[in-house]
Amino acid sequence: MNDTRDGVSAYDPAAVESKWQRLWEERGTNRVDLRAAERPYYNLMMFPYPSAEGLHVGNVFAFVGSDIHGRFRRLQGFDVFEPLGFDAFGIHSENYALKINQHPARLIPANIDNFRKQLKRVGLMVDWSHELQTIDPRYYKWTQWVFLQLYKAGLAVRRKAPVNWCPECKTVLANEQVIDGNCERHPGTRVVQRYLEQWFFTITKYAQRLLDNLSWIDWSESTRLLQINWIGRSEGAELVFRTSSGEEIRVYTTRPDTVFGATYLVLAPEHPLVDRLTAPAQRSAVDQYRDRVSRMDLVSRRVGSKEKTGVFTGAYAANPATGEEVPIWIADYVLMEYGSGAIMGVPAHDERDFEFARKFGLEIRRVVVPASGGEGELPFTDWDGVLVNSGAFDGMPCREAARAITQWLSERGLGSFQVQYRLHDWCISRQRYWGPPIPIIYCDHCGTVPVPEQDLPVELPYIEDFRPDESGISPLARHEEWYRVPCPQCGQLARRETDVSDTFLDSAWYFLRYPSTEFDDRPFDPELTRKWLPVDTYIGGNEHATLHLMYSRFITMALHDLGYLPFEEPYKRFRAHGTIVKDGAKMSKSRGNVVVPDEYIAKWGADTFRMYLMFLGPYQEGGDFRDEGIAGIRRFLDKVWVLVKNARRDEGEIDRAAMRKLHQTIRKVTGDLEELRYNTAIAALMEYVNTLRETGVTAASMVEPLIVMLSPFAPHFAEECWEILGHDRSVFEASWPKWDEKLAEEEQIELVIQVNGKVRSRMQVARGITEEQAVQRALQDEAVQRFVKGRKVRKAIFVEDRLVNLVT
RNA sequence: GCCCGGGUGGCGGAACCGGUAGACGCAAGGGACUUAAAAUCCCUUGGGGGAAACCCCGUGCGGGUUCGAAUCCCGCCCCGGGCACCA
Repeated sequence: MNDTRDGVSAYDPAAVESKWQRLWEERGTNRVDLRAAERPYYNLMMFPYPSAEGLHVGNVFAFVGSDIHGRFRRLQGFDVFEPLGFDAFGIHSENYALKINQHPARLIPANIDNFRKQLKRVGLMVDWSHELQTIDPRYYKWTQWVFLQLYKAGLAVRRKAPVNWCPECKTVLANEQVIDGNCERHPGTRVVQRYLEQWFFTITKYAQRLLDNLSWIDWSESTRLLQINWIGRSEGAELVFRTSSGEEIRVYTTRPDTVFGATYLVLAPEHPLVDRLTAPAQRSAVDQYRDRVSRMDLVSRRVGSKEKTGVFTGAYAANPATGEEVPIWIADYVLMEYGSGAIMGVPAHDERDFEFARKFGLEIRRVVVPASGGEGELPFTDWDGVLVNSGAFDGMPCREAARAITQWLSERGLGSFQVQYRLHDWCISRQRYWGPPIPIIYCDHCGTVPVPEQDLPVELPYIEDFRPDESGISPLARHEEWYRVPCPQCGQLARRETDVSDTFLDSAWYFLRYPSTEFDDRPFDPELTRKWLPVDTYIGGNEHATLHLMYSRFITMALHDLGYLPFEEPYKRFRAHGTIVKDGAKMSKSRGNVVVPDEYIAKWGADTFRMYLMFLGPYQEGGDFRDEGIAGIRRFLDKVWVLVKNARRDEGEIDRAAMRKLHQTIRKVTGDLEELRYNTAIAALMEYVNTLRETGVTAASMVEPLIVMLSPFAPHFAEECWEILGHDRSVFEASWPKWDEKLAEEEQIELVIQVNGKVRSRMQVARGITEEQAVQRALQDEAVQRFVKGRKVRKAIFVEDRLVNLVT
């Protein structure tokens, strides 16, 4: 039963895998000497958040794809550093701990241990001696250090900002925790908007650089586009509308060409000028409206396509182009965070303004007609138009007019060219417990004082009751002996900042730490950093395209500018992997279609599981997980096993076709691995195995390259095969096979013969046949003659070694 | 609404720059081995017509460019993802 038909002992994944995992550990196969390495290659995968549910197939898919890349590079002769760690702070961990009534300080380490155990079973080439955990004070000491560097550089600022507040949880929620205006944990509870003092990193100062560098970094196109859209650069003008009382209202517009059609202004309800502008008669209506808006949560306020609301302030300002007085309104469709928090209403040429003007009976004045002639229905928002009712600018195309009008107004001090970004500053404050405390002390005498670097880390105290309470202040504030602290400057009693920082800060610099995990006196060793960074290849999901990847680019740029890093982009090459679905649907607990990796690894072995995941679709697109398919991979490995067991050293003459296939396979697999096309690489290996079986080739020299090429996918299996083939060192110390272009060449090729573009025949010809010969032979072909019949061949198209097309 | 990605056999998916559509695998059917089954091995497998040689049709839909289109262009439909009152 344990024997195959060929009489060799069967492949037993469990035995092979535990054996090699043990040996790798004993021999330190996956460890790299970071100082001595000659060809450093930093292969990074996005570190996991260790949830209580354990490792997910999505994680395994991502890690295996990255691991294959690392192993491939190693076989190509690089010293590959492949570290892994755990991203274990944050609101998800904390909420889960609350839910099951456990303390995160006990729960999370247990989850990490479980995760590590699961990860080790997958057989990754991870150097575990450099593991890091974001919850480790040895790590977050340096997260706090990063904060202090940004603070000193003026990139960390404190200001009031609106946040989502759940009255039931008595705490702040992230935008994604607000579902239809309600708290995700309390479906019946409306979330409200509150203003709180928050710490921000001013990432917007780097917006243009973050955008510019995207033009040259080697990243997945999909990820680059997500970042470009997220940064959201737009070009336009800031125009000034003056009130008779002399107030200046600045509005940002991308369409300065339509300023002659601006018949009203709208300010955000929170706009600082509203108080001063509002006329006595409108005071109560304005106050009421502002009050109503402030009670809404941030998310539902931003949900579009709802009915427009707003009130008139009773004030007027002069349109800078026409000089006419236009009414000033406030409305919640104008956002304080974008532009100047005020807009000019051009109802004839803007969808939203049109809707607003119609509802409130404001004047709609056309100033653009379509360039193609005719009137065009209002609102007409195309750029492809010509100005009318615009004084001296009548007849000018929109693009040109936008420049000319801005220029004209700027000469009169009423406007300027302006660039805007959608990107907003990064709020890093969390009124929560489970995170690194922000290292700031508030002193009544000295003001805001950064914690001196030698006092780091500011340890997160163990608090049994970390629940938010009635006070609505971070739980850390209740811990008196921690909260009350002498001021580092004057020594008098002061207070600690009680907010902790966002988890995205933990992960914004972790790749800098891996090579330097052994040091407690520096965040990252300069010499090791110069040698190993930036990261050579980073692989992860596009769900982190805008936040994590943007933040880590920003932190890297900031640290570069402060002189800590010799580079400003953290990841030389980034590739986004796809997602695994099951039965065409995303895996989720509610659908009950979650695939738990452990069961499959137990049943089929890690190698078969790894390979199956890589085979089910293109790595960068993802694929559909089906139970039936996995057997095919196991059958394939069994076939390879038999080839290895039957391999012979006394080789003799080797079949020409098999040799050709070998070289074609090496060429194909090498190219596919460079581009992470794992599914087609596996298919090529299968074809090669089929060829060896069909030709009956048993030469060890024909099997060995197969094992090397297979080893990134099925590392334990390959090690075992390599040993059976008589090697006493790891297959990962072998080198990647090379192909000989001449041996890969087919000498006989099949030439397709078409008549009028339809395939009518094929013929075996020598490679490199000339056009003349090919046409000559094609004309003699019986099938061709039938289709050409009496007609004259007007023209022949010849594609070398591919086809001849006869046109009649 | 805007910006991406995708739509190919019964299924997952191949097909480089416009040049043999369906590689590889799964499933299914038939056969060999077996007392029998499993495993393994061999064969068949896009649809239609035909005894066969062969022929016709076929890559979401409708047009177009081209000797030739899954691939390029125009207009739609559907699925997945991102952004979304961003002025």
